[in-house]
Amino acid sequence: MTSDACHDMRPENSGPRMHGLRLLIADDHELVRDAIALFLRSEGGIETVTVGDLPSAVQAIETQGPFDLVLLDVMMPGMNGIDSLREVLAMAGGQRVALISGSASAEIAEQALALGASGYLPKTLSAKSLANAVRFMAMGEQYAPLAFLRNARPETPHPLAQRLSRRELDVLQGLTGGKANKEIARDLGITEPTVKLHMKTLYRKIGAHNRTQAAIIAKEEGLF
Amino acid sequence: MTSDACHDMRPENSGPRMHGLRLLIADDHELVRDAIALFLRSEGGIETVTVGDLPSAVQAIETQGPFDLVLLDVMMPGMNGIDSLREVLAMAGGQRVALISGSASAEIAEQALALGASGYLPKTLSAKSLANAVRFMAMGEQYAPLAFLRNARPETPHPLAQRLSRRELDVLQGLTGGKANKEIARDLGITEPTVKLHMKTLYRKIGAHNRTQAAIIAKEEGLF
DNA sequence: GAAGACCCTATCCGTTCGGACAGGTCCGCC
DNA sequence: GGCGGACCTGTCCGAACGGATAGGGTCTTC
Repeated sequence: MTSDACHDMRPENSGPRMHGLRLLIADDHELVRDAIALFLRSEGGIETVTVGDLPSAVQAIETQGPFDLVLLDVMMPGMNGIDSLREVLAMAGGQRVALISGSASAEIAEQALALGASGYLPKTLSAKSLANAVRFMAMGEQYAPLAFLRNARPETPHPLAQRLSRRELDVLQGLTGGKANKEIARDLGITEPTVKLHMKTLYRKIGAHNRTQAAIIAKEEGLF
Repeated sequence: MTSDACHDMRPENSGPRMHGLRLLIADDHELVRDAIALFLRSEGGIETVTVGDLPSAVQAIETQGPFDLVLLDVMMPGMNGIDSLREVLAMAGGQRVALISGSASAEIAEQALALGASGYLPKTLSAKSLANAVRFMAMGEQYAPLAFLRNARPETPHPLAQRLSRRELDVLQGLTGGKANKEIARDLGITEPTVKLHMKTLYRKIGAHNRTQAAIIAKEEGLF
């Protein structure tokens, strides 16, 4: 996680009238904190205040007045993911709050954005992109790495389909089509008792108690 | 796995300097074109070249050298949605291309971004947000209105749920939980025959022949 | 060759479903 | 008032389902 320092970024894009931007960074990794602060300070004229846990962040917001943007690490002392975010958002008044996270979870990102967070920044972001994002959010826009949000969608690693035999999958497919055992048997060229047998075993394998549950599970798993 | 967090993307074209940013706008609505150009020129020192159809855009790219960003309207003479975008992206070399659209379609936006477009701008965007987005994209980032992408997902205008009565929906919800009629009856505080009755009528309403089909349909419709 | 999978078939039994009766109460609306 | 709709309850019956049990077969693997 301790990425090499990157200082040799050219300050080529001094933001448009970005003088006097004040930023609060709350992260328990001092290295991360300093890297962001250093880069932003040298790169645009962005003032940063850094703290290491949530209570300090709260205190900083109260005493050091409103910030243009508050960056919160999802995982740090006192921080409890989405709940704490909600808290800070309520407390911060008009201030903009964004999350930083080492572990990139699309679910949390979406929840955060839905709650009104200004953005979600994975730490895999380059310093340059991060600086861009900070300015962007300070202007009132919402930011999140798009590729990240998009790619998290079609994630279907079929953890469950692997445990079913070929025939059981056939039967399950017929089931998700809403077919009766007799129909499935006819379609597969086997007899009804056999279908029932496969049903029973696949219920056990996927943890269903009846055919409807099995169908729902299969659907939710993205199968068929 | 994320060892280095800083990949300095030095653009092969003219770097993203804020002064002297050159932008190509291709849109058949002159009013829209001029509004964007005017606002960007007065607001940040952004030069704009405007054209009204795709062939002109292609010609402008070839003759007037590389732009920092190309904005293409999805619907304009010569433009064929995603296909034309692919074409322009291939032709434009390192240039950044983004789409503008009057009709906000999340699918097209996602396709465009996946293809490597720099962004997707609905015309419902405020001029201010648009200016921000243009600068942001010129810096090499990807932009799309997040609320737009997110909200397009859970878009369930309940075309089907409207036709079911309150109680039928209750029963259907129990059904999608994989429950038996008896359980549903207990949970709702009614008797089993009543549950069966609701089942029968809701089958008819949604076009299912048995409970499994009904559950599948409800799931696919995004209900519950 | 034995062990263990996956596949198929069959019978039996109790439960559940699906559908069809035939009632009843509310409520809003013409 | 009559009428329709949503809601509830009940009985009946044939069909389907869920599970247990007891066989048969073919493979691969040890």
